[in-house]
Amino acid sequence: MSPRKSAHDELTKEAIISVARDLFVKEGYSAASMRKIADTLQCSHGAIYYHFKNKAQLFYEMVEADFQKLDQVLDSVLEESADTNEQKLFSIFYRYIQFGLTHQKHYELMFLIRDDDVKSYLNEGPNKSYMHFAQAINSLAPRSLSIKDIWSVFLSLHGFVTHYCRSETTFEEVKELASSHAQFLIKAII
Amino acid sequence: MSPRKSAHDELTKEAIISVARDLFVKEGYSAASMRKIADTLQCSHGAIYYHFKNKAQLFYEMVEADFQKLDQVLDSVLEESADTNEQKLFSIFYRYIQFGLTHQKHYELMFLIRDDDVKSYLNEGPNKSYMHFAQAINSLAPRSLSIKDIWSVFLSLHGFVTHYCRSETTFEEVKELASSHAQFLIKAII
DNA sequence: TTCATTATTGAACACTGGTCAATAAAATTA
DNA sequence: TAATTTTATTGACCAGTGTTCAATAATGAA
Repeated sequence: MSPRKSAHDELTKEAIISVARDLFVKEGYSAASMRKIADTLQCSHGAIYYHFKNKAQLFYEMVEADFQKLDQVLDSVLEESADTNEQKLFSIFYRYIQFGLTHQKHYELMFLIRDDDVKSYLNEGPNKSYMHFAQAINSLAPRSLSIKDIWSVFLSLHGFVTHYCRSETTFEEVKELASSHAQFLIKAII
Repeated sequence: MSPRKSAHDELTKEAIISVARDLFVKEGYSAASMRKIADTLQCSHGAIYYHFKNKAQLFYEMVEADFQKLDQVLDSVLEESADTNEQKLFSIFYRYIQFGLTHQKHYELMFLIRDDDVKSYLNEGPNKSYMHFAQAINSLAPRSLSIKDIWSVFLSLHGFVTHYCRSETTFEEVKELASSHAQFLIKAII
């Protein structure tokens, strides 16, 4: 009826993203419909399209900021100066998995989603994160590692996270397995 | 108009699955609609529901057959009696990756799908295939492996396939990397 | 021939993502 | 202040989705 809301309750990207994040995490990408998001925001679903080109871009903008936390996790491990290099290596592997499984929806979007609409938005993100990871591994390894070995380590961690993302298992449920997987990978590089 | 087809062109589960597989592989799970499948079969979309409870179950019955092909690949490696155990181990790893990357859509459908409806049906298929895999690894490993180690090997292979599935890389393009990944995993278990 | 059974149809339902003319609030200009 | 432009919102609309089901015709059995 009223084609525009009064100033104090106009929509903002932040408000949309905040509601969308809750719904995406609660219901997944496809089940969280634009109409449900709009209902929660008490606006029409058309209004969201004024702020975001489409659903994929809304999802992407939501996740982009959160994903920078992975870099922060890696940095914080490197700064734990009390640990030995092998402890740090273990920590990086372990906490990479922890990150992936406690931010499953984000991880899925960055690394797993096949939706063509969404994929066109994703390119630099994962690559940048990997470079950071590779750098850290290389500086901590006890012997000189080939690029291929580091890549194998990454893919092996990725496989762990991917598998448990698919079945929506929490990190808590598999932390022992995560620990032994990290240990398994250390065996391969020392 | 005609509520039932004459005998010689009645629908069969096999005919539906065959058409559905093509479409699932070509367009993915969600884009391959029941109506498109029905159009290709030249029947109404309602008719499919006489043979399958719903789309997810049609998908599941299709994928179950695919898993058996993976089992056959593993079996054929075990029967290559000229090879040493380590060569067989390498072959299993390498050909697992080869299978995944030369049947990317199948692999994706088998292991990566996130649709909730489908997931409730997918449990035994992958599990049975994994048991087969684990058995083979265990019998070939030079030292006694823990269940967790075998699981780590599997997840590490899965990570490789998953990654290159997402970017639609062919096996040919990464066969050297596949080889070194397989070698990397052997290092971890011997 | 009669009568169940069986397989198929297509309309209907409740959804989905996305578009767009109409419109009113807000910001800008005269 | 008044007129005008810009901006944000609405909701009808479109083409599509999975699923259900009464109606119905081909089939097979009695």
